[in-house]
Amino acid sequence: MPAGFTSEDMKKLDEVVATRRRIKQGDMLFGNGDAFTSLYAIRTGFFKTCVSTEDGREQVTGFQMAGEIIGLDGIVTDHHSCNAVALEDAEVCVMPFAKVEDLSREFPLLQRHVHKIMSREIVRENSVMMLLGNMRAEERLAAFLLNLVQRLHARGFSQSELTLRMSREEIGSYLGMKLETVSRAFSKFSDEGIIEVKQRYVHILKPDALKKIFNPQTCI
Amino acid sequence: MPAGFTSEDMKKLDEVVATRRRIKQGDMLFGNGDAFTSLYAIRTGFFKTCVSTEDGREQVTGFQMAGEIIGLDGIVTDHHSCNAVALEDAEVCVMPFAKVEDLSREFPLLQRHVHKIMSREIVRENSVMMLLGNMRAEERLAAFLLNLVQRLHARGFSQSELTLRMSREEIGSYLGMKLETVSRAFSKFSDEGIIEVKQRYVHILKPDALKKIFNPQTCI
DNA sequence: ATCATCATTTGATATGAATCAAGATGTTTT
DNA sequence: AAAACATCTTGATTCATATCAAATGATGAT
Repeated sequence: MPAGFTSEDMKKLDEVVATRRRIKQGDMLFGNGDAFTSLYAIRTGFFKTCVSTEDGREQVTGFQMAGEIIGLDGIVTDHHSCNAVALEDAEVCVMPFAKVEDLSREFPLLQRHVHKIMSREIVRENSVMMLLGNMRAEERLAAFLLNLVQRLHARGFSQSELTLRMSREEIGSYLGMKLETVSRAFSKFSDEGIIEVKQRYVHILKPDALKKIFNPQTCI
Repeated sequence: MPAGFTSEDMKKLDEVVATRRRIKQGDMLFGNGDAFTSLYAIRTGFFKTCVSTEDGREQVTGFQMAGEIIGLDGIVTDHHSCNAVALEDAEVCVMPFAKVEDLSREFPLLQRHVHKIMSREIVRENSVMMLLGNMRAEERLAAFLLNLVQRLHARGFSQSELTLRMSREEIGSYLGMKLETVSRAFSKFSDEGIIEVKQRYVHILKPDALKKIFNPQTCI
């Protein structure tokens, strides 16, 4: 939440995030077809969002961590069009969207904030399209790992070590490749001494080498 | 614009779309890095939006037609992160975003409308991710054609005939495949009598066959 | 009208990732 | 602790699409 509010403002704003909800690992926060009522701000834990076709194919559309907002997909039709599943025990703030809209009209800073969150999601999805449309398996995985540590680092975690919350299959679904291909790319990076992998633990030894794989141009 | 406004309201709302701008075929409405000031409502013409990497790879992120809004990518950083190029001579309404926000606070219906537009774009990109991550070349092209005619039909055009505004290469970029593969998929559909193609003119002879390719389950 | 340029189609071949399959490692249950 | 199950790794093979190449068809310029 941005700065620039009086304590009286804050009291009103706090109201919108008054309700909390705990979600156990593997449980759904909301699912495709559910009525949309609220946005959710992740307080703790880790989520994936995914869409699926009638014939059962699933596409992970994102991984979300503390501080990020999920549920924006529900606004347009008043129903969610994806599933949000907790990849570890989680807690979210339930933000009734009607309240968010009411307060947005009262507080321009909040209004701007909401717009930026939605725009950020659009821009993120644009870059995932670039990933899926133009890049090869190893480039995708490099980009994925760099993005994850960067976000974790912004939250005070290490910029070189991380524990993946998702399976190889979920990574593959997000990156448009099969789990075997994900595994092979991990092994290749490991063989080359770029990372150290032990199941879901990953240690990035040569971040620049990863960046070079992701984008050969920027690191000549 | 949704209904439910008095004529006095409408006068205020008209103000936001007072400015128009013409863009010639091939010209950019806005480009990556440009300062963000406005959203654009397409009045006439046809656009593509695309992102590109430093090493020159380009990904078309969408094709937009009359009645659709472009520029949402610029909100989050105050700078655009993609290029919007006119694929035919076009005219847009320039909607200064500051004005949109001001009026959104005054008119809840407008506020809701803006939120829905952004949410719709997020949901659209989710389904493009599904396309790119999970589907094969012919499924992608079938989905693309069905989506295009459906949008054109909603605007009063034929639901079976269309003239593509984009090249095979641009279609390929959007769908994550090479122009030769796009061409072969067109030829295959044509050989099977599903469509008739002559350069950029496409006549859909068997829409159900296309739907079946796109999603084998729904049309048993 | 002719030439030059660009877009599209089609064929032959190469290649990256999928698929199939088995084994290894790790986790949970009994 | 052993058994059952899920996840991950690795190898062999197949397949869809990319790449390379050439011909055809459209479009614009002189």
